[in-house]
Amino acid sequence: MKEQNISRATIDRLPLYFRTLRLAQDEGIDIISSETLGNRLNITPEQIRKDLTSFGQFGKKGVGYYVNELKRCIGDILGLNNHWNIAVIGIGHLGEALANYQNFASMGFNLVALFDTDKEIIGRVVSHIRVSDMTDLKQIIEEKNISIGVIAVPAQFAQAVADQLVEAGIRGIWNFAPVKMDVPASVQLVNEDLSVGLSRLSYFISSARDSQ
Amino acid sequence: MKEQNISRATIDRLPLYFRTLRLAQDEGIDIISSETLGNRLNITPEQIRKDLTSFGQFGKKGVGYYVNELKRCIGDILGLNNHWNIAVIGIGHLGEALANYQNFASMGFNLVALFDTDKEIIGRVVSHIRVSDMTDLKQIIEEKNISIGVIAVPAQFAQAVADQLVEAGIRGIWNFAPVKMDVPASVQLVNEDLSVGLSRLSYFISSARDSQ
DNA sequence: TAGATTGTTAATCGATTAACAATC
DNA sequence: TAGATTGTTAATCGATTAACAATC
Repeated sequence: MKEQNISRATIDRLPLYFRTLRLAQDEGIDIISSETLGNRLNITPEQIRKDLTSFGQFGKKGVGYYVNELKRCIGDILGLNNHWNIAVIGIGHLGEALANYQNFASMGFNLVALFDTDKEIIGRVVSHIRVSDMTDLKQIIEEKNISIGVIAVPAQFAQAVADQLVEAGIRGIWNFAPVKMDVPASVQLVNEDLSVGLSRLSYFISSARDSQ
Repeated sequence: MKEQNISRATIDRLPLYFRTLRLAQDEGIDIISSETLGNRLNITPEQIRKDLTSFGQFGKKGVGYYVNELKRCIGDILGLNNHWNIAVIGIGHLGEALANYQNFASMGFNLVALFDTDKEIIGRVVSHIRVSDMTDLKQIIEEKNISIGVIAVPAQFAQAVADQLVEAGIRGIWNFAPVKMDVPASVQLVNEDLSVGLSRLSYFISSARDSQ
């Protein structure tokens, strides 16, 4: 791995390659060309080759890429092979949906804890895991070696939850609350803002009507 | 509105401005500068001004932007003021969470229908709406003038659902299934791929460890 | 008028696309 | 060897940043 100036756009395409390679594995495909991979994703083969060579040489000229090997390499790059332990904080509708999200496991993430502050919710079992009290957050995060916290609480509580996660020594935060959060640079933060995608859709529908 | 070569990055920042302006309204702020707005979002004031001027002149030199007016203008640009009717297809955990997602309404979207194929789920009431049978999709979409379909079904059924939505005359699809979908160019498609954000987080956590 | 802040042009930076040599 | 496909360099395209004139 060279790892120098990798663009975010490249990083964001890697999970798409990873998933497509997994599907190719399931189909019993051993070797895949950048062209075939590109066709399956609507990405140009040049783009794929460029993305991959930022991390090393994974292909065989005149042949293509070995599916198993490339998938393993991309998993290594993305850190999926670390099998991070994750926790979901806020077991409302969204938190419950995330806790039940099957794709986590298929990407190598282990959901190991759920948290809430509501006495009605604490103790419930969701996705085979008992919901814990937020007051036990730090202890459980340390005990279970949890690296990633998923914030699914209402916006007004999100920063406080982030602060507690940071205090508990979390490595990364996946934030679904529509707020700008402040965390130390040592903690990675990814915001998942659902209103952006829906607004983009609204915009394009509106301008499609305009231009007709 | 000039509307020429607006970048997707610009479009994706508009909902952030919109939300921040709404919060500013709630705080009773009448006028806001690009600098203040930028501080609240970690976006440079130059970027904000550049984004806005691709659509027109909304500010007053030496003064700033009128919060109410700018919010209304951005709502117009994004088409939020059209108050699109939307439907969620697939009322599993994720579909239910999306149906209950409060931020829809605050952005002007009206959830008016839910669909599933499972007899156990059809007839249930989620977020004050009765779940309909998929076989009634076309009829209900026409009757209720639904413009946006939210796909929250398992990956293997997503394309078939998209086809039905297209057939029913939908204008836009917000797809949560992790598959590449094919729809006619006249139908807008936005993919919401949760594995991308989580993978990005994993990548940055992994490389943070590497570089320490 | 002086201070503040927008709107806009120019400069820089970064990402994608195209072309092709290397090589399996 | 001929055909196929990668890896890499160069060219293009697009987005962000910087600078500043316009003006409230």
